[in-house]
Amino acid sequence: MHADSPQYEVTWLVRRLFRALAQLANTSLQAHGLSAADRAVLEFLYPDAALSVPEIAARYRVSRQHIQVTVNTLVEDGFLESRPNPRHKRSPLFALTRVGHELFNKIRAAESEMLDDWFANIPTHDVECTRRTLRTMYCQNLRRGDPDASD
Amino acid sequence: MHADSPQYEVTWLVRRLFRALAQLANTSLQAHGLSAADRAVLEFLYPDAALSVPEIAARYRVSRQHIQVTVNTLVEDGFLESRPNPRHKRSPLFALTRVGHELFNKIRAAESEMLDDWFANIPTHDVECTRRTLRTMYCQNLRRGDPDASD
DNA sequence: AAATATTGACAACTAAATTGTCAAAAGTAA
DNA sequence: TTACTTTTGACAATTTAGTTGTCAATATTT
Repeated sequence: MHADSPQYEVTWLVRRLFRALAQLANTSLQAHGLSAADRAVLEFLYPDAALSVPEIAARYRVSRQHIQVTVNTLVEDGFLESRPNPRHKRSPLFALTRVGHELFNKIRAAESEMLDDWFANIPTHDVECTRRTLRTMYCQNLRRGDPDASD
Repeated sequence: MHADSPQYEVTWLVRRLFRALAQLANTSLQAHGLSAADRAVLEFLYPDAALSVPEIAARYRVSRQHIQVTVNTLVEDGFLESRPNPRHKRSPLFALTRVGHELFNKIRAAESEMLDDWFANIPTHDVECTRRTLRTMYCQNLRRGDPDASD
């Protein structure tokens, strides 16, 4: 596997696992007619957050326009509903509807079966440590992330 | 962050980190005119492996045709060279040229500076544990991966 | 030798996301 | 309140990273 440093190998594994994970997730997502972006949006709003389109885009770190389309579709399909935004009259907040909430629960239930498989041979302690490590990496990166991302 | 289970959060973080990592890597990759797939191929061959196109595709778990194009380009650019394949007369093995080897070293050098940043606050022990965990997940998944992937 | 499978090449297509542009509306400052 | 600046939503074109389909040539298997 030629990784001189454990640090390097961690990043390599993140890349490999992402692909594997995506393929796995797609099976259950496609059954519901959802894309990965749809899923990410539901995830950001679950269980009861209310965010505007630009806010979701900033968290997902993708373009505002992309999330706009995704959110519009999810609203049409009845999984999201808009609410007035006290901070901005033209840019409503979006939150899960009851149906959207149920949908995401279903998705997670299906996925958790698969996850059990993946984590079957991994001690709880190691999972905790991995979570802590990845979370630290992620949060540090968030803070470093370009502060002037207007669009 | 609403992750009920640490297992779930690990997968969530893998997804988030992949994107962050890709954006970071792109900076240095674009400087060399390489795509993510180019980089992956170099990575699989580094430091001195010799694999055929179908073999690389199987490891990267993408279509044979996609890797074919990538490898052809890398050969044209002088980063890979073909060698006769003892196991298959029509499907040569590919390996890094000296230039390709140097290129990948350069890429890793640039990336390792960024990695130092990411891992600055993470104890060695935790990195090791994370590596072990992710590697276990990845290897298990490989073994499970569809055995009859003809194309 | 015949049947079967694999490989490389080419083409058309898809999914996920980016970038560019615009007008309308909102926020901000004079 | 009026003028300026920014943000937002909408639409379009493009890019990236890949898939799928097909074909002839060559290999491998029986």
